[in-house]
Amino acid sequence: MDRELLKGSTPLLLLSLLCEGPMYGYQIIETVRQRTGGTYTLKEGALYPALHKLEATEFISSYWETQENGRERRYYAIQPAGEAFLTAKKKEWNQFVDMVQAFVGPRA
Amino acid sequence: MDRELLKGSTPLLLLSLLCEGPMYGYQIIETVRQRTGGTYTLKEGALYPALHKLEATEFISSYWETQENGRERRYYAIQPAGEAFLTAKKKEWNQFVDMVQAFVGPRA
DNA sequence: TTGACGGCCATCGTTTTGCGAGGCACATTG
DNA sequence: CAATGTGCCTCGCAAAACGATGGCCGTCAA
Repeated sequence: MDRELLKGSTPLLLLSLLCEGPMYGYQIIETVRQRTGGTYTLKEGALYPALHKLEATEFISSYWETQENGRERRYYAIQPAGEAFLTAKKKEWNQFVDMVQAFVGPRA
Repeated sequence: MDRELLKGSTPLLLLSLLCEGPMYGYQIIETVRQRTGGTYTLKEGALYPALHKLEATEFISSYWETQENGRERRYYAIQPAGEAFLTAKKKEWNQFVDMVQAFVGPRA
């Protein structure tokens, strides 16, 4: 998968995922990897900066949770503002796909 | 339209357009602007570097043509290698859309 | 005739984003 | 005990698009 295409779609993916419930970083990576059958492996160098940025703009929030074994995990949860933003992003995404489709032609 | 989404899709657009026949820079910009109803204005700073890069890899070729009024235009035309590349890119594009769709959910 | 406008080419520096590599810490398993 | 897996993160780099800018030349109205 060409990485260039991915640019800009990460926040969309993240917000969509978090819409299903809070998740922690490692879990996000694994979930994406599994759901795409391994074709897309979200990298940590892309994930954490994106997550932190989303948090800085208050689209998501985070909190630490201690597991039974004593280890900590940082969970990220979507905020109301994030849901609103997601809605707008989805619309943008659809427009974008339509636009490209208009030039490339319908799916083969 | 969020510019970040566009990243990586420019070569795909360009190649698709040139598949319809040779075009010159200004014409490409105008065509894109008109076909998208103005929502997407391809910028020169994005177009020319992309065009030159496509030419450097021999996916397209270029030639100058003199108009009746004496002015010159630089036309770009797709090459066989470019068509092959376009086919591959299209497939990648479809995979990409499917993937995002899988997370974002089907179109509203 | 001069000046604004539009056609037409292009580059430059900045910003944004993802990537690869690396680092640190602790738990479980062999 | 060592290796592997879980789990967090940062840093420097490369690629791409952006906005600004520049230049050249016709044309058409003032």
